Amino acid sequence: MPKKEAYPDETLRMAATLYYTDGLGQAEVAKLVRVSQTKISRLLAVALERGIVRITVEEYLSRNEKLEHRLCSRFGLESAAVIKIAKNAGSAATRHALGHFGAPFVAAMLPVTGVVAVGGGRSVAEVVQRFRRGETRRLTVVQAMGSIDSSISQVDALELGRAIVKLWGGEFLTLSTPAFVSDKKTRDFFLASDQITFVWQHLRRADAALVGVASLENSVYTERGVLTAADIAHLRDCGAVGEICGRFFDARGKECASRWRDRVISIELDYLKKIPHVVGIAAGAERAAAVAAALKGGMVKSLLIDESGAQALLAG
Amino acid sequence: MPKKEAYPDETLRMAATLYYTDGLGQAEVAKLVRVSQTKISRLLAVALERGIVRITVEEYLSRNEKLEHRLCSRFGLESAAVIKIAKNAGSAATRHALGHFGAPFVAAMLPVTGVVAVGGGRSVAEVVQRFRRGETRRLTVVQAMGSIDSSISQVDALELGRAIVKLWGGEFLTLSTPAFVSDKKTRDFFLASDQITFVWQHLRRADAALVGVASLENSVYTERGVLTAADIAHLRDCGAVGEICGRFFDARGKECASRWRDRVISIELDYLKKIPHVVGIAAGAERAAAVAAALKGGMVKSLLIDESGAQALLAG
DNA sequence: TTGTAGCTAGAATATTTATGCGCATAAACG
DNA sequence: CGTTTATGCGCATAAATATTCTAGCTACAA
Repeated sequence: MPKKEAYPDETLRMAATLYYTDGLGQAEVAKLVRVSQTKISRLLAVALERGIVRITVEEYLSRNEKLEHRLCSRFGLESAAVIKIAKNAGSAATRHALGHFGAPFVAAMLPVTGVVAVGGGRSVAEVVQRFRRGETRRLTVVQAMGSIDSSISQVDALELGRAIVKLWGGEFLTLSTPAFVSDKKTRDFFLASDQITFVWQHLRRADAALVGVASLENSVYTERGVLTAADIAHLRDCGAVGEICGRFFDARGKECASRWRDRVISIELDYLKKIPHVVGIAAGAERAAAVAAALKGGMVKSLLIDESGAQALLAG
Repeated sequence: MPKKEAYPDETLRMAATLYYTDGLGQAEVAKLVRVSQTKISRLLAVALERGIVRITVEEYLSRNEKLEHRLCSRFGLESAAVIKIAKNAGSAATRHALGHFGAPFVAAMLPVTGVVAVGGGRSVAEVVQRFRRGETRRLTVVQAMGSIDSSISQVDALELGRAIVKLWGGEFLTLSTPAFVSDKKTRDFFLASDQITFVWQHLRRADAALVGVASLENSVYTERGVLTAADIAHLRDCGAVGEICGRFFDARGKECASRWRDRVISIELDYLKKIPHVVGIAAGAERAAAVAAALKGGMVKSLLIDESGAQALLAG
């Protein structure tokens, strides 16, 4: 059944010419075309679709490929994306831009089918929120760490995994636990539960992982008040320079024997090291040491980072 | 001295890509570029100017060249512009569109230097209002007819001449009389004045003229109440089928001996016939007979007309 | 004919974009 | 250098554009 062509190309050309070439407003165009302004708005959209109007933009290269190559060869990375960020961007703005421009890279790094472990964090959230609906994937997304505090937010792994599955299809395995519990006993109690055992099995054989790499100072835990200044000091005493999924590691990339180690419910760093494709996300130069350690420890195999972060990493 | 480049092309490319390609709003782009929405708006304008963004529209042919050729050969016209008009356009809308699309044609027909006689009328006004500032011309614009009634409006030759000179430069000679006076005596009194004698001399040696061609029914005189239904009937009895500059003519293009003939202050049709380039403007099929007569009489040498008018003219 | 589903148009309204304005900083001038 | 004159920024707000919503229309079936 031939769909009726709503408006002839000639009308579209007329409206588009009056609007774009002659520079009239839609209301003026409407008078000449003898329809409402509403319709002109829709007509112009159709003209764009049909290719009667073409808008081309000189390509903007959001990634610094030179730095990417240097990172890959220096640290033996599988792949890297170094995103250019506006000079005066603060840390929230950096994450925002990193998410926007980095999302396609990360989406390409994740498999179309298989098991994917997903951690939480602000940068990770910015990326995940910008994934686009592409071909449907057959993923088993697994929550790689518990929720940061009792009020679930957009940056929790729980929400991020849910979002991925909603967009790309597949199955989502949840932990339903906090990230940190009061003591080892409680942690072991959780770990012994059927649900968590089940999830843990999947984490161990994950094909890929998506995690944020944080420094001690500027992490979501301090922001949310889960960790105090004293806690940070303690961790630093233990040699910690960075954190992934609530687990703290030293400059060599080894997990620190801090008092938090037995209270966290998240993928173990040793598991993470065995996952073939681990995409780490880090925003900001102040994370360079943490990223360096994570790379040394082999926790991260691909990296999404901002330009100043990459520079600091190469300089350090 | 090289003018400082306000923003680097890279920033412009970034903003333009985010806006046009990625489809973000200016407010969202602003967050990523780290400037205000205001600035994004201005940046995008610059990007368009610099050619970083290019918008191309398939050409719209506003003129029906086939009908133009037929008109020229059939009536021996110097040139013709036949403007396509939206189907459901009323007479005001037709004039409006005729003016928009016809203005470039008329502007091209008028000389860059020399004497130009200008009549009044709604269609003429629509055209003149859309003249664009091009190279400066050295015109002597001459008001070819008096003002239609006491309250000068945008369609009076007085205003139109003024507008042309303001836009293109040159000198404007005004009549400062009404189009119609109460009797022959008054008319002769006006004609004897120095100012009018002066203007008349210029009209006689005009290089070009721009006039509207009207029918009896639908003219600005009836609209403004200068002519009553009875007047129209009288004129028709005298054989009038059309009007130019307040002068009525019959189907052969000869001025009618109506009781208005001696009361009008405007260029005589016999003068008009001697002007080398006379551009006539007519909107609407109901004017076809008037236009045909004007062409037969040789008052009009070039024609701007709408499509349905042209069709009626060729059919008649 | 009359009812009804699916569209389409335009009026009302929400959202987005452009612009006038004053302030702050930078360039030009004395 | 101090003063004056420009330039550029973003806020507030006006203007323009997109979207929502409702009514009317067409086509088709009963």
